[in-house]
Amino acid sequence: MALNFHQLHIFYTVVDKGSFSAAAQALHMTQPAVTMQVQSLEDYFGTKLLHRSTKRIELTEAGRALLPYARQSIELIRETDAAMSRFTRQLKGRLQLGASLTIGEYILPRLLGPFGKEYPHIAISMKVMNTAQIMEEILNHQLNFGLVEAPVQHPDMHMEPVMNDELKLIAPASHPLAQRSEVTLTEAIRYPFVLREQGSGTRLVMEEQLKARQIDPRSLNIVMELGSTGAVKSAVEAGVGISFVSASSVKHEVALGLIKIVPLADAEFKREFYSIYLKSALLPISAVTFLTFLRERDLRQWL
Amino acid sequence: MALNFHQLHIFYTVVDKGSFSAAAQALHMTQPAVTMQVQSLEDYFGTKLLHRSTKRIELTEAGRALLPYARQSIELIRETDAAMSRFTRQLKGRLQLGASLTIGEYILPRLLGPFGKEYPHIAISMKVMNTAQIMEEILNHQLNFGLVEAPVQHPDMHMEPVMNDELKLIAPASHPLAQRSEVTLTEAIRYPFVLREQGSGTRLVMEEQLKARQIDPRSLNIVMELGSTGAVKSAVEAGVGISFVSASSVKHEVALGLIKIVPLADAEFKREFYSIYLKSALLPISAVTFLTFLRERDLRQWL
DNA sequence: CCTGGTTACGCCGCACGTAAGAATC
DNA sequence: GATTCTTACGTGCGGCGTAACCAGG
Repeated sequence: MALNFHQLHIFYTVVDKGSFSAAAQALHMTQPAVTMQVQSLEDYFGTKLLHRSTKRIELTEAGRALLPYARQSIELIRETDAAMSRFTRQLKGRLQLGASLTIGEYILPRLLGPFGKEYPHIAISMKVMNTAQIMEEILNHQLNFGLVEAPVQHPDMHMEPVMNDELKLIAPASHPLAQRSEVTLTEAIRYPFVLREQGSGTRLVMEEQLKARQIDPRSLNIVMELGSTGAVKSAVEAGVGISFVSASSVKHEVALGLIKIVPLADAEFKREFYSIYLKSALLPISAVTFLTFLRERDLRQWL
Repeated sequence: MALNFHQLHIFYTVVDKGSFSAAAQALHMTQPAVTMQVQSLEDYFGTKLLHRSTKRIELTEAGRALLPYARQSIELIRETDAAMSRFTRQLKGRLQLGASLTIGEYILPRLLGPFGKEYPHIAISMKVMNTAQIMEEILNHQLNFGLVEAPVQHPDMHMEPVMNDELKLIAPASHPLAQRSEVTLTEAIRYPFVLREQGSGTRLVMEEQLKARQIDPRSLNIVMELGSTGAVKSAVEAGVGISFVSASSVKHEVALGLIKIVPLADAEFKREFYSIYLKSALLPISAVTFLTFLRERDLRQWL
């Protein structure tokens, strides 16, 4: 009867994918259903939108005219969902997500707690798999989206960096290293350290880097292990030891001169992950909500 | 399941009208159905959109956030329909329109022919009524829209001038009147006239004006009656007589100096009509098509 | 014949109307 | 108690999947 977004979305996907059957696959519905919705649009407008021939489809003049409106309507829905995702506290839903090993083990568990507090009615089920498997299951619509540690490329996949920062070596202003313009890793590890606890993402990144440089993490002189970044900063400030934290988390203290960032000559402690999901499908609002959560919170506070 | 335009439209109408029941009336559906769709939206977003109290409704923060998106989506649909209306040749549908007496008798019959040629599958049924009755039936959703001769005001009604021009007295360059800076009506009607045939809108407007000034139309010295404006212009150009036509239709001949427009001191031959339709309801695409037809063609060629 | 779009048919769910209920002033 | 929104229930239409059919290379 009346124009609806669903049909415009299907029409757009058909044009985008270049065939009815490819669109059906992308939208995970059957190909006859796609035919039906496009026909229904054509009836609505009283004009053909696509020329079909067995080997390819072609837009009619009317189809060309409609295409930008279809695109706009999809865009509008996405924007609406995104804008509304900050109000979805009572949202019910089930979210299927895939995570690569490290993220699934060290990162996600710490994010799911706070997320669950805010959105108690969204059930999340997480599957830990390798990146290739995650992509496969997203393409099959078995997962809503995935979180992976390395950028991936796929024509049907949207990728967005969720966190992308670097741990910096910090020392109290009074520390011998604080005046140095550059320090090597081997030199730094001779000093006493204050670190986040075992099992934290921050600690993990650090230990991986040390291992990559043939340094046994257990050889570190760890004088204190603390459960939050804030506690670590306070301990460093008080002169207990040096540490590794996100640069952004000590901006304030650095500005006040309480803590110095000591440039490392020979090592980078990078920590990054990316969300990936299908371009063609509209994400369920619960997924949009989770993405907004990832985007807008300072995730580092929990890692 | 997924966000759809229909629900946004209903939500917007509820806010616009200030109550569920008023919205139901405007959308001509039952009030429980409105409740259901708004609730469905609230479920979708996992948040209340409206605070209900028996005497008035109030937007929540989330509702306020959603409102502009709802408005945009309605706008987008309207634009899409309007843009597509030039491709709707095969459109099937039935169009119910109301026309005031003069329009129904003299104007519309001449428009419906050409329209029917272009859109053979749109069935039009026209009801001739007075303006008040037309407005009433539009509000009741018994008519899709109306065409009336005078501007009307109603908070729920959209009004758009469809034609709004003035007939001018024209004379060949060689005519005695052609040099005059101003002429009175009584003076003008002494000269021989070339006119459109009886029953044409142009002729009607002229005769009405004459009657309003106590001049019997039959007292005119009509030397020729022709079936099209083009023929009238040619005859005037050839010196057969003087006439009344739309200023815009003789622009070309005036610029070339073949025909002169002679200002009338004491009369105006205005011809105007307006389309009116509900603001709240989305017009069926067949109605949009008809409106586009009215807007884009030079209607004067048939009147 | 094989790939890809259309037609046919049956089922399920959603949207709606009717009617009754609840809440607020 | 009147007005307005909500809940309950039954119905009908629309969207989709399955399966059979058709058209072009």
